[in-house]
Amino acid sequence: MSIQHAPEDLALLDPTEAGACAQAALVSEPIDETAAAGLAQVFKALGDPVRLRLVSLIGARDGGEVCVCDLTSAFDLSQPTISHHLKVLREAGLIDSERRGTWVYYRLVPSALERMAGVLSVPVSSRPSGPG
Amino acid sequence: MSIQHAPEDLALLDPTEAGACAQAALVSEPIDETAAAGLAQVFKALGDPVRLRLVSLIGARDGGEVCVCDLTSAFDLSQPTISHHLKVLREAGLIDSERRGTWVYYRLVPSALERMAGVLSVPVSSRPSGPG
DNA sequence: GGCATTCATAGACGGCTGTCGATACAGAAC
DNA sequence: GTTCTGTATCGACAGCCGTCTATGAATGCC
Repeated sequence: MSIQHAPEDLALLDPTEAGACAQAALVSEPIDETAAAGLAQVFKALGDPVRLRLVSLIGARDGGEVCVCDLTSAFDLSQPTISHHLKVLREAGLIDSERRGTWVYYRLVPSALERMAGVLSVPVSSRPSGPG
Repeated sequence: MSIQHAPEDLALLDPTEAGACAQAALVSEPIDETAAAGLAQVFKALGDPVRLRLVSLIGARDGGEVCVCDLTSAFDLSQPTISHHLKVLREAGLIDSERRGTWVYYRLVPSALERMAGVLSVPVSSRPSGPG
């Protein structure tokens, strides 16, 4: 975030460049409460249809950046509501923003998404070999 | 689910064996409202620390199966609360259950986890090449 | 300066969610 | 059958969440 926002909390404190197929997975070993709380915040941010579409709209954009006005016009929701959802995504570390003149542009944080993808990946060793 | 539960809703209607690095990603193109609603249900299920730890406890188990009694004893929460969280995960298609005698065993649905991992994966073409 | 535009914040409100205790259901042991 | 254990469901309640309107803050233009 590069605007007037305070650092807030930021759920992803270790945005390493872990690939999408890394084995730092949820199912490798039981996670502790602290890790669960941090990951849950990000998943909760993704657990809303509007926010999911916002992430998709931003990520699918060619230049990687989308103006807030374009995002607001894509929904039948008020501008403050969209702003609220963007804040949730920003506090989860999933998106970043930059002000240029009057407009504010949002972009994805790919490492954050990939980290979550890595968390969900299931190592072959953890997959049940038979149907039962 | 193999017990007395009705089919419920089941958020993951296409549990194909998509790898964790598939490009059916959120950022490939904007998703529609229906897809967003379905994905959001699964992410919302993952958006709770207790449920995240439940998934981790189940997935990290050697045999791939965990008895409910073992899960309940791992938390400072009542048994109905754990049962409720397991139901949420089950309705999201993330876990499955089977009754054997008095006990009920829960196991992961790896294809569901991997599908969500694929949704979060970021193709190289979508990654911004430069910081500005 | 004054005004318009873009976006964020504040406060309010209804609905959803996580939790509990109480209870019902399923299976095993007697 | 009865009883005991393990699990799911029910009903209630506090707190959170998504949404709105109203307002404030930042920037640009006159």
